[in-house]
Order: sequence, then structure tokens, then C-alpha cells
Amino acid sequence: MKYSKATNYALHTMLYLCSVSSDKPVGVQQLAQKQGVSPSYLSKILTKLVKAELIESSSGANGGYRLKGRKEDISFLDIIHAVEGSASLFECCGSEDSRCVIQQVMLAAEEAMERHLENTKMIELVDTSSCD
Amino acid sequence: MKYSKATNYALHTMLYLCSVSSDKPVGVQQLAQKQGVSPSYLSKILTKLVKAELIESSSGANGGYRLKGRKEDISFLDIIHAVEGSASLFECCGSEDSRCVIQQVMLAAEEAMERHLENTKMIELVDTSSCD
DNA sequence: GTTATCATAGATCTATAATATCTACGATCG
DNA sequence: CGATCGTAGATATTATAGATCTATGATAAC
Repeated sequence: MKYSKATNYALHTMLYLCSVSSDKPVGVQQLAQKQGVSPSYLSKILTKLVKAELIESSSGANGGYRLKGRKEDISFLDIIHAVEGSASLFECCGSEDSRCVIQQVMLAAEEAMERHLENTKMIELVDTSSCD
Repeated sequence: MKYSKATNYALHTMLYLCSVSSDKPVGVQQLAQKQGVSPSYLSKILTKLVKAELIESSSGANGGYRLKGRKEDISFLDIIHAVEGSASLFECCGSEDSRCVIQQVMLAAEEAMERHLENTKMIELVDTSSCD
């Protein structure tokens, strides 16, 4: 079990967009170059963030991506759910059999992690950012 | 990102071994049948639990698997680490770049989940077990 | 000692998801 | 109109999970 590289790209892109905090959209070429990944692939990931309404895109010349909401409101969990989906990490018997005690423990553990990810907002990292 | 089915099989097998709590080893055929999985596959998973010293195996007639340690000491995290490995769920820049603030947040979140899994011991589920 | 039973290790196969690229398309600005 | 830029879809490529089979070695019962 591992977080995908796509999640890594998404988090770093969001952190960058939060730190520039400009009205001007940033093109995917520039974003991709900073992370050493192909623009085609990154744009697929960013489209998920658009659909989750974390960022918005503008086409045409001087187009690109910019934040939609406020930095204070964007959590790690928002970004991760947008990329990875929000399904449970553990499924016992195919469906959600809530009677399974193992399922209950795993779900509670997962919620502990998600609580932490939900409480950490992007704005907290803006000034201290390295490795972006 | 999802927990593997192997983890599911391992957890259910461990819960069963904890609930029978007999000196007699249980064969992999019986364990596999209860979960609707092939004995060949399950034995591969159980071998990992043996190497992690959570259970012990005995060959030959009337052989099989039985608990090694005490139920009070076996945590969910022990089992999960035995099957999935104990590497971090998130890797930022290939190596463990501890300067990356994103990495730090993800690591802290993961630790919150692991803390919960470590504090939940098998014995707590033995009596209430359904879906085993 | 022989035989039946049972775990282990290794090779192998398939299925599925992650990773990545390319092309065609539609939208926008100058 | 024409250059720029995001979107969607098709497609290719790995990597990993999931699963099975065979050969081997260990053990107990006879």
C-alpha cells in the first residue's frame, strides 16, 4: 500500500499555487517543469483538482491554473481525496460489512489519519516550504 | 491506495487463531476454506507471519500454524507490517527527504493511523468476533 | 523404514492499477 | 484568423497484486 506519485505531484502543485497567490494563472508547462514530470501527465492530475473545485482553469493564451478557494480552507485531505478518491482503504468482505470487527478497527484507524490530514491546511506550509 | 487482500486474509486468520487458542496447530487447508481462498496462496501469506514471529508452524502430519506470542501482545500493526512491510506510505522525492514539509505532514498523519493500529490488540476482538 | 501429511520455496501466469505519452478537440486571447 | 492552452480519449508501458502449481524438506503415525 502506497500513496501514488500523482498525489505527490498534486500536493506539490497545490503548495506552489498557494505560495505564489497571484491572480495570474500558471501554465501546466511551468508547473510540470518544476517537478520534472511531463505536462501531459500533470494536466490529467490537475483536471481532477479542477473537478474537485480546489483550483480553476482558463483556456487560451495566458491561460493556466489558479486557486479557487482560500488557502485557509484547503486541507491535505481535500487534495488527496480529489486524486485518490474517497473510498475506504480497507474492505473486508467485498462490500461494506459493518458487522465485521476487523473492518471497524481499520476504519477507525483510517479516520485517525484523515482527521490529521483534514486539520492540516495548505496555508500552514506556505512560508516554510522547501522541496516544492 | 488500498490495503491488499493479503492483509485482510492475514487479519482474519490471526483473529481465528486467537479465538481457538488451542495448543493444536491448525492446517492451512482449514484456514483457507473458512475464507474461500486457495491454500497455496494463504500459505504464502502465513509464512510472512511466521517470519515476523507472530505465529509458528509445524510440519508433518497434524502440523499447521498456531500462535507464538500472547494474544494480549499482538497488535493490528504487527500483522499489517508483517504483510505489507513497514515502509512509509508516502515518499516525496524518492529518498527520505526530511526537509520536505509535505513529507512531514504525511508522515505525521500516517503515524496517527499506526498509533491506533498499535494500540488495538487481537484479544480485544476475540469475543465479539463476527465476519471471521 | 516407509508412507501420508503438511509447510516452504521457487517458478510462473494473469489481472489490475499506476504511470506516461500522444492526438484530436474545444476554448480563449490578441 | 492563428497561436496558445486546457480537456478528453485512446493507447502503451510497467509494476504490483493476486493466484496457482510443482518440487522439496520436515514430521508423525504405522
